[in-house]
Amino acid sequence: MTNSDPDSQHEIEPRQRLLDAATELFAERAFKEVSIREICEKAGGANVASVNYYFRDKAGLYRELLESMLARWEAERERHAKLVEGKTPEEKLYLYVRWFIGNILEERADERDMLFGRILNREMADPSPDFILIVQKGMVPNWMRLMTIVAEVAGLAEGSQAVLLCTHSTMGQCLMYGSARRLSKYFGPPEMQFTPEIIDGIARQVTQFSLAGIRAIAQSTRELGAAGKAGSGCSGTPPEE
Amino acid sequence: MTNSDPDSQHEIEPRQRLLDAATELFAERAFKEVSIREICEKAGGANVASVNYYFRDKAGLYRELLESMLARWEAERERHAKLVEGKTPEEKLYLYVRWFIGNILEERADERDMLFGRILNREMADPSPDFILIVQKGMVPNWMRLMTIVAEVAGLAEGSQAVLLCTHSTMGQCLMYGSARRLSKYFGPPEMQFTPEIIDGIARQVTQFSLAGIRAIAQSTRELGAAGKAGSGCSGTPPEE
DNA sequence: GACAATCTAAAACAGATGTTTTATATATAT
DNA sequence: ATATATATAAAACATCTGTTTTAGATTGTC
Repeated sequence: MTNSDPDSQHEIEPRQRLLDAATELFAERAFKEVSIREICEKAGGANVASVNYYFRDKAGLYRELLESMLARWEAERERHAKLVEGKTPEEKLYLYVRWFIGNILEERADERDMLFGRILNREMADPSPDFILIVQKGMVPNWMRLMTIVAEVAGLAEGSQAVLLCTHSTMGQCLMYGSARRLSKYFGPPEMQFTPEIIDGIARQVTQFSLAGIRAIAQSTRELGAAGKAGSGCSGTPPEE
Repeated sequence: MTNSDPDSQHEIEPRQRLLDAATELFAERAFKEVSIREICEKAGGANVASVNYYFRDKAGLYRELLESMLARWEAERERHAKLVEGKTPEEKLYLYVRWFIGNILEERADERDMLFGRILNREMADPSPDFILIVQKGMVPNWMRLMTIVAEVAGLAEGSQAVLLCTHSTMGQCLMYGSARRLSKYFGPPEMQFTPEIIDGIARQVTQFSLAGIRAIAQSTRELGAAGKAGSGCSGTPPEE
């Protein structure tokens, strides 16, 4: 901590520099796609052996990076959950969707801390050996939070099949727009920008779409539930309305 | 074509054997993750140099495999489009969703031709150098077909922003359940089976959810359209209902 | 100042990958 | 039958990967 240089740019601990460089790279590309040499170069020309020195091996670096990232995300998730308390279920749904999509899409050039959404999204596409960790500490709690909100909107029990499927459908839309960033260079206009306003619009669309979807499923579930059948199979009626 | 051996298993042209083996492997793992040596071994112990002999290089093999696959899929897409003609928009939506999800999830042990859905889904997660080809000849026409159906359901013009976004939302759900296969080994019960009945249920759920979503968006779009504002930004109202 | 622990640097290593070369069969045509 | 094109096989090659080794520098402490 004897770091008081004016031009401190180059004076941060190399260990941290490696972690920072790796975080940015792993947010864009999969574990296997990023080489140690590339990380070291991005970390200001560190030696290739330094990763092994500080983190034992490449997997150790990734693991440590993941764990601090997951911890920070847990805090951020709880912060946002608190922030949403007391709102109506509909508002909660919008705020959740906006928050989640924002975590994947939003450009935060300055905050390197805020890349967990990207890493999570990328891991969904192309899982690393540590994917189980990410599922347990990252995806599942996140999914549960959405499920709670969906259950509120639907007015159904949190564990019910209908709520589970509605959660999947809502999450699916979020992840779809999440992938849009990775894929935008192939699809749409080149250099597409995801400004906060664009993301607002996407979140509103997804929310409105999902609200209607959830209510429709909830209603038909209640109608079916009024008869004898419990939630064994899949809810939903064939296409004839 | 002098191939009339009784035990023909081993007597197919090695070129085709390589294509077949590669197809199965690339349906599960990305281009970079599958090695030439692995393909050759699966193709009944072909020589490692045979890929370069027949296809110039690994990329050539993949390319050829992709092109025949895309051609077959185009045929299959048109077949299904014909099959759906004359149905109601709601039925069309269900049949499309069922068809598309089925192409990704369904187990077709015998038909190696029918793996394009998997390859497409995998490419979405982890694009190869030929991804642009897949987008143009595979994804876009497929997306357009869904968009046409969504426009019918919504009763809106095919090019409108609302229809575009609803198409994304519907497609997002399909792709989400598509990923479920790749990710099921981490998430749910081990060795989860996607039987036709399960897929039916998923497709019904997605259809019902999307129908309600599309109608909600369509209605609020029409209401907004009744005022002066044309479809510039994003449709959808803030969460207060 | 000397010693030890810590850190950095360069090179070497082992494994895997795609590709090329070389050699040798096998068929086909003249 | 001989020559030419085609097909197979094994080995060698070049490159990239993560890792280890070896040596050298830096730092802190007695």
